Amino acid sequence: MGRHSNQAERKTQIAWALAQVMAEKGYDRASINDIAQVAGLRSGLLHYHFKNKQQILLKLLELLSERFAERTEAAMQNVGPSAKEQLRALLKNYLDIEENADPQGVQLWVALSAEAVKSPEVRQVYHQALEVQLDAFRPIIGQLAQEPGLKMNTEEFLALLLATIQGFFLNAAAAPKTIVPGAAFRSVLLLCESLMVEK
Amino acid sequence: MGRHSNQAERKTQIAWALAQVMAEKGYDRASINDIAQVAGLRSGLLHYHFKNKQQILLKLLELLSERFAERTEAAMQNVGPSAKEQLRALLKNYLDIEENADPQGVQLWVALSAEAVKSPEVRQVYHQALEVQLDAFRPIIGQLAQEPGLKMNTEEFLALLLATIQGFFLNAAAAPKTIVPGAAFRSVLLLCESLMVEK
Amino acid sequence: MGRHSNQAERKTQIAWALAQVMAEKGYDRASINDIAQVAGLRSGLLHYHFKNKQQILLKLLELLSERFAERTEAAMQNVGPSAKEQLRALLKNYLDIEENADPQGVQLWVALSAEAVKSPEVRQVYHQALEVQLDAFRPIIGQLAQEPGLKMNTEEFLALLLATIQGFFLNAAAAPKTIVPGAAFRSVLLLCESLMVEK
Amino acid sequence: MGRHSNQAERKTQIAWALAQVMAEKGYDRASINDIAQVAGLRSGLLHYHFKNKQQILLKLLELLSERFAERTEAAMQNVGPSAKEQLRALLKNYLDIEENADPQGVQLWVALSAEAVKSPEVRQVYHQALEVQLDAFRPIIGQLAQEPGLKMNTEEFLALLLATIQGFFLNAAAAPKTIVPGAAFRSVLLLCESLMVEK
DNA sequence: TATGAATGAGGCTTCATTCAT
DNA sequence: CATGAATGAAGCCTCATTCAT
Repeated sequence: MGRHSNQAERKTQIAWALAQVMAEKGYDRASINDIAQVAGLRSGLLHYHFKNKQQILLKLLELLSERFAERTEAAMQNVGPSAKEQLRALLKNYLDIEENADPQGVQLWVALSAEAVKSPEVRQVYHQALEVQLDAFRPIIGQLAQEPGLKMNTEEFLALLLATIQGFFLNAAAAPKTIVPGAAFRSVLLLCESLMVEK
Repeated sequence: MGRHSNQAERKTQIAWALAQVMAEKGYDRASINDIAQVAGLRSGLLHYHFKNKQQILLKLLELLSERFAERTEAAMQNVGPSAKEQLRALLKNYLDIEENADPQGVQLWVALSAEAVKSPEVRQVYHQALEVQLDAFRPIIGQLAQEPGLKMNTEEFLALLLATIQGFFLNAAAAPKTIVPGAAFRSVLLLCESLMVEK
Repeated sequence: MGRHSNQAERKTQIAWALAQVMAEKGYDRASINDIAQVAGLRSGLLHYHFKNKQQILLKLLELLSERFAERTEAAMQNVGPSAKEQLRALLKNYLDIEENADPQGVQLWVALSAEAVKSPEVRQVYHQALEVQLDAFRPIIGQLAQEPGLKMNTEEFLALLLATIQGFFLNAAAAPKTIVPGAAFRSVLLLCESLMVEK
Repeated sequence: MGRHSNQAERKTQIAWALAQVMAEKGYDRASINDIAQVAGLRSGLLHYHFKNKQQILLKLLELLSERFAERTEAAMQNVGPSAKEQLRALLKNYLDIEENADPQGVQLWVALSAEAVKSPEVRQVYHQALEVQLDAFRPIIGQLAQEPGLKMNTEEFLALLLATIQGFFLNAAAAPKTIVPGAAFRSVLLLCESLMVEK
């Protein structure tokens, strides 16, 4: 009847600590010691819970996906059945992160993206996380696409939307001077409307 | 008397070598030794020409800006005075890099962006490089914005355009599966048209 | 649970190893590898216990101060209450190091002094170490100064005494040919007596 | 009828440049480049004039000896034949350097001494330089020693005097807080008088 | 589980010295 | 004489990972 395992919590704790350090320094410069310190643990323990540093990163991506799903669900509460309203709610959920609240979150995401470029393993999980996000948009866009006048198919539209959002994130972190506060949400919304409206 | 300087060539040579390594490994994992090897030089020499690793990165950004300006100029040769045609030519120049030719270039750019997030010094020069690119678009967009029906001002439009392009770049490198080949150019063009056309 | 710390011993061990190497080569040429080798450790470990090389030096100064205090206390055992006898004992404790026993100690001290010239941080701790030594002399000199005939005040006398001792140390290490064995102790004692005696 | 050699001037120029850098950084951290920069030359040239870095140091010691001799001679102009006055003039010439004018000179001297501890070659030349200085004192002390009442022989007195002066120099550079401005000259003078006066 | 010591590889940088021009 | 490129060794330090306790 020994102690019950705390592996799950510890792993989560460590992964979120990585998130913090990574937002500031990126993956490579986030040392095991940094992470441990932020987590309030000793560095030796991290390799007890994770085989190596990369595993922490993968766990983090997993957590981020989960959190995004939860937030999306919450954001869609109390939103009517209209596709346009749903799209609006979804975008707001996204782009508020960038504009108002969470520079750390944005920087973290860019750091993760940069890591995905380099490592196939990270890329795969990163892609899954993106798919989770696309899955939230897909039915809405699909529905809107049935209206006459949309000039591209659902997947292309999704790709454009994703690129635009990611681009705003990237620029918010890497070139903040190019960002007009509040404009990202407005612009993307306008973009969607323009593309979906028949002339 | 004395020996004539080859600093200019050497510096260029070294910076492009960094570009190659960085495209593959990112900045942190691009070791001085890697760079030297790619450049065909001994590693000690790199610190004769550059005070430290970061200076090579800054030189590289400078070179990229120059190259972009040259390419833009070339792309605008033989393009009529119509703003729409010019925009089309400019975008083609951009997005062809992403889709057809140069995965390395895209990966490099993402790596640079990630570095700009972390380092204020890099960020500043990175931003200058972006401005050079925006300067190519600004007059064209400005001209189009005078047509009735554009739903945002020039700077917001530029920010949106920049974000979208950067987003496509990022995704091409970090999440290639989300990319529909050839669609980026088509989508951005459509986006521009939709936004600028009165209903 | 866990492992018990050996930081204290290790740090001491490393600092004394620095002392050995430094006596021979000075601080700059005392490489981390040299120190590790003398300590019987792997070089990586030194940076586990010390943030950088300078911290080892500061630790060493601390140890030397402690050791001096202990030795002084031991030397003052069984010495009568007469100020002159006490002074004699104190000086003997000092200048024997120079003349008989410990060329290494003298060389080390000169190397430390040279480092104190260059580095403000070292200088500060070096000065503290000197103060510990002056504190041993101050009450004795103060007492003698009350006798009529002393031609300078306590602090000036202390400064002169310190300079003379330090100078003998320096010359013992840097210009041994100028040293007459055994004369230093005799000379300094004579100096003190002459200065304190009324004509 | 080619250009006449400038070896001699160049060597002097380089050695004095070393002096400047060394006063600030010590010998080890005085890089060839630093020296060249201070000398207003290019680094390659230094190894044309000197086989290696140590040779510059030896040249510098030579120059310092010469300069000391000149200054001594100048200081002894217009000083009467009295040994006491001569001693006073000599000491003043010395200790003014320390107290009023030339912290750089003092730091340089300490750096040289530290180097003499480590390197036999430097030690030898350093010792010669010291001898030049002792030679200035020797006849004066010798003369005074003939007066009844001096309690040590000439060589011991010289050693004591040298040590005291060197010690004041060392402390001025390494522990300036122990220095009472102006006291060094006064103290040493008093010391001499006390020792030479019969009770 | 947890701690903290230990390892070893690798990274950036400095620098005296050599050499072609 | 003079310049400046080039070399190569060495130095300090960081850090992921392993392991004894």
